[in-house]
Order: sequence, then C-alpha cells, then structure tokens
Amino acid sequence: MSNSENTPGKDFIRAIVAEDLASQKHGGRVVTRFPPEPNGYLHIGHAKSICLNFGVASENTGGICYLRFDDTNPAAEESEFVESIKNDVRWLGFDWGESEHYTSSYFAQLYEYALQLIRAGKSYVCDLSSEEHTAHRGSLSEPGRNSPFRDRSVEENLELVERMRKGEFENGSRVLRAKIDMASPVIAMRDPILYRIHKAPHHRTGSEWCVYPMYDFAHCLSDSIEGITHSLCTLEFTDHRPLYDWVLDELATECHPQQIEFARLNLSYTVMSKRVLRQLVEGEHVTGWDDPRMPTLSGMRRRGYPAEAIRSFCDGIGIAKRDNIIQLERLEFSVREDLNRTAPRVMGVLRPLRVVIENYPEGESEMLPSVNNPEDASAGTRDVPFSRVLYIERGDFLEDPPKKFFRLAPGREVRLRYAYFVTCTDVVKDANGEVVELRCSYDPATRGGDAPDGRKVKGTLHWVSAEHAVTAEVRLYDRLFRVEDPLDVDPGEDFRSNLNPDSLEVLTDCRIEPSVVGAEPGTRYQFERNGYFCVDPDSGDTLVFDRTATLRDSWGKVKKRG
RNA sequence: UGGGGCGUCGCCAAAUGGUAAGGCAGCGGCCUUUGGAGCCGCCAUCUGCAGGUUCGAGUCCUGCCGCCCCAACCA
Repeated sequence: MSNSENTPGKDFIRAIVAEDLASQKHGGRVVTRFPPEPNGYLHIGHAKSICLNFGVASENTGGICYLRFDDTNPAAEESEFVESIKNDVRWLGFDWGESEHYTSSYFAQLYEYALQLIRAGKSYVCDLSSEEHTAHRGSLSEPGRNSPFRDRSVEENLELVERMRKGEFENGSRVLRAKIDMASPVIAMRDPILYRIHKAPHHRTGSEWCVYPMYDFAHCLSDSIEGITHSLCTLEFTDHRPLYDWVLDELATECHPQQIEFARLNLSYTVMSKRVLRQLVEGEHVTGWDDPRMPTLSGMRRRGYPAEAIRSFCDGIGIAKRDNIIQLERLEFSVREDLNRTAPRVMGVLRPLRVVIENYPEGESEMLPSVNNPEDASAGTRDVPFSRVLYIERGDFLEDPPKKFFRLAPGREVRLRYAYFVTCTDVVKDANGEVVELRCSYDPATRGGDAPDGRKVKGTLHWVSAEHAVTAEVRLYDRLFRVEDPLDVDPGEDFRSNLNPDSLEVLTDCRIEPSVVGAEPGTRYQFERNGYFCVDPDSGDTLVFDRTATLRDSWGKVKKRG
C-alpha cells in the first residue's frame, strides 16, 4: 500500500497470475491462449484480448500464448477467416511461433472424453426435439424437467452415440447431454448439450465428422489438453465457469486451467458485434470488412492506425470487470500520439485555392528545405518546390475574417511554411461572386520563413506549387454512427437508422507536394495542419489517401464557441 | 420475480482498514515557422444510497437502489 505511491496496481488478472506464480499453483508456468472462432474478422475488441493474453504470457519468463482456432461449428466457419485472423494477429505484433492450434485437431480426443463421460454415467443421448428440449429447460425462475431419455443405460448410450458419430441419424434428431441437474439455478448446468449432429463439411476435417462438440465441452478440454494455466475470457462466460469446472472435474483431467473473466471492450459510436459488422458488410453500408470506417483490425490497418497505437490503446484502458464504453477519443489519442512521433510531414492542400505571387518571376521555381518531422531530428529534411502559382487551403482565406482568425485576408501578411511571407493584394471572383484566385506579393527577404527585420506574422499556412504538385484523391472519414450507442434504437428500428450519412467524404481534386509520388499503399504521412493520412491500396496512377485522424483543432473549438 | 457479475470525477482506472494515483476529455496560461507538438496549472472534502462496526471505512457488516449477463443443437 505505502509503496504503491507511484506504481499503479496491475490489473486483477495480472495480480492473480503473479500470486499463482508465487505459490507455484501451476508449477510456476504461465500458459494462455487467444481462441477466436474463425467466423468473421477480428476487431479492436479482440485486440484487447490478444494484448492481454499475449501480454500476460510475455511478461512472465517462460510464458507462452497459443493461437487457437475454436472451430467447432462448421456452419459458420471458413478458412478465409482463419487466414485473416492470422494476418491480423501477426500485424498487431504478436508471434505464436509453432503454436498454431485448432480445436478441430482434438476432435478424436474430445470424442474419447465424451465416451468416458458416458461410461461414468455422466452423459446420455437425448432424443428430444429442439422444441421439446427448450420446453424441458424451464425458465429463469422455474426449474427444468428431466428428459425421458435421461436414464438410458450406459450400453445404450454408448451404442447410440457411436451411431450418431457414424451418421446414422439426421441433423437435430439426437444430442449428447451432460447429466447434471435440471433444477440448477444456473441454466448452463441444466443438462447442457455436449455434442450435436451436423452433417456439413468442416474447413479442416472435411466430412470426417458429423458430430461436433459444443463450446462448453470443447473449450475447457482444449484448454486442458494444451496445458493452459489461465483461461481468460469475457464476462458473459462467467455463468459457464461451473460447467467448465464440472467437465474437467468429472473427467479428472490432469490439467485444470483457471477460467478468469474480464469485461469486453466497447467503443462509443461504434459497434463490436460480429453479427452487426457482417450486416454492415453484406448490406453494403461499408465497402468491406476492411473499410477504413470499420472497427476491424483490417479496417484500422487500412485507415492507417499503427499496430503500436492499438497496442498502446489496449494497454492504456486497463482490464477490469465492470462494463465500460471507452470514448472513441481515447483511441484517437493513442493513434495521434504514435503518428506524431513517427509520421513524416508533408504539405497537402485538400480544397485548393489558386494563389498567384505577382512579384515572383514567371517561369521560375526554387527548392525550399523543409523539416520532415520536428519530433524526430533523424528524419532529416527534404526540398519542396516553390513557384509563382501556388495552391493554399480554401479555408485559410477569408475575405471578411472574424477576430482571432490568423490566416490570410485582404491586405494581411502570413507565412507560407518554410517559404516566404506573402501579403494578399487582390481577390479575384467569378460571376457568382465566388473567390477563385488570390493575388499576392511576397517578400524575398523572408526566404525560409523568417523576416530579417524581426517582424512577426500570426499565421503560417501550408501550400503547394501548382505546377509541381500531384493531384490526389482523399477520403475523409467520420464516425460510422451518429450516436454513442448505435444499438440503442426506437422500437421497429435497427442500427441502420443510426448510421452517419456523412461518414465518408471523397475529395478528388487535392494537391500534394511531389515528394509523395510513388508512395506505397500503407505509407503514412502527416499533411501539415490537416491531419494524418495513409496511402490506400486503391491507389493507381493517382494516389488515394485515407484520412487516419485529424489533428487536434483548437481553432475549430474557438470557432464553435463563436 | 432464479442465478451470476458490477457500481470510485464526463469516459477509463488505481487504492487489498490508515485518511481518494494516473490517463483521456475539459478549462486556463506559457511556448511555437503546423491554431500540431511540448510545457505549467486547474479539474472527486469524496467512492450508488442508508445505517452499523472501528481511533480510523472506497475497502468490513446489514439493508436498500441501479446497471449488465444467462432460457442457440452459437461461441
């Protein structure tokens, strides 16, 4: 207590692991696992679990974390998903080495365990239909009733389960159940189903099996087979812990891992449910699982979120048992924190406004040295071309500027970053009164951006040289949903009514300084004063950038307040 | 209304009976060739509520209140 003044306590799971290590509870070992079901893409919520499981293992000498595909339901699972999951975990920065496991690898062993349970009189084949089964289960406040098949002999059960395995019965006609207690207040303990018949090809075992183990039977035993010490899962499995322990106890397994539950991650303005994510994809509300607006790891990767930022986010939010909704701003903070350190600066004009420097010689240009990253001296400098005709950001000019507007206005002098002081001398408008061009003069003595006479300007603008800049497409993203909790809807509505219609804005006439030419997809930049951007894989002859995040905008706040 | 889990600042989250860490957000200020970054300061007399035990309670006890999860042959 007294020595914790400056050392924040570790989370309760790490505390338990540390205690167990100290007491030699698991022989001084730490073995965890990340057990995704390959039925969808990984999202930021999975990242929390990945960081926890791999983190706990790596923090302890000799600790191991396995990647295990929990593939017991051929109806939902595909190898496409195992590939994407492996790719995402690797990208996040974790290495499972040789330890790529599949529950399906244990099918034979699991089936033997089932037989063992039957022989012990702890399991039986039940012929109730799905509807009858539900009716027998009782309700939250009423106990269930025993199945009429509950007292079949061991021999009969053995014969029946074998015939189930051989495919003699139809889907749904019979199941194997644990014989526990139909009156248990814990519904998961009311003779739960252990195996069901499902005649469908499995992505790894093909048609070898037509009976598949349920989660409650397969998971604990897979953990045990692998020698897991701490089986970390989310809160909704708390009710299943008695069953987890029951199976391992009845089977008297050598290894009995400890299940520990923690609260899953929720993010404001986003949804983490795989079902909803799939609907977003299939309903074409987004362009795919890797749409940069998706909370999937592939979406975030494409958007330009660094793996390091996601890890530091996950480490920063902590592990606890209380339900939580992390504000999206917290994630953006981690992204900016990382990108500020690592992203090279570049100048890019999103909404160009033509500027002619009238006293700059026609047909000439010069290269101006510019700092690549003020946070990282080793990033060096680059030369940016300057000439008579430039583009600046439309929003950086106002004919009638309000107070505290530090940018360009008629008669006002500002600095063009790393270039010169310029003064707006004239405004050219089209027939509609729209400003189409600015005429400016520059002060040759301010080359580089400092005035020898010491005069100051309040504003510094980014710019590009019209003849040297490249035209690019920029995709501006905003939150996918308009409300903090997208699943909170009026009766008759669903999450779709909460979709943000302005979550994507495409700008096709952006001008970027030439140093970005040839940048590979995935390359990240900070467009000075605009935000962080990442080269999208859609890039071809013309570059396409995704906006990863805006810069913090204190002017925006001032403006909002009025 | 059976069982389980959880209530500490707007959002996270420490504190394991010794007098409420830290982060994000927010708000002031400094600095600045990004209105970025950085730096400094402010931000819970108080831990869902009410009692009780104790020299001392966020931590222990009792009783309330509130939120979440469980009735897929999903995981």
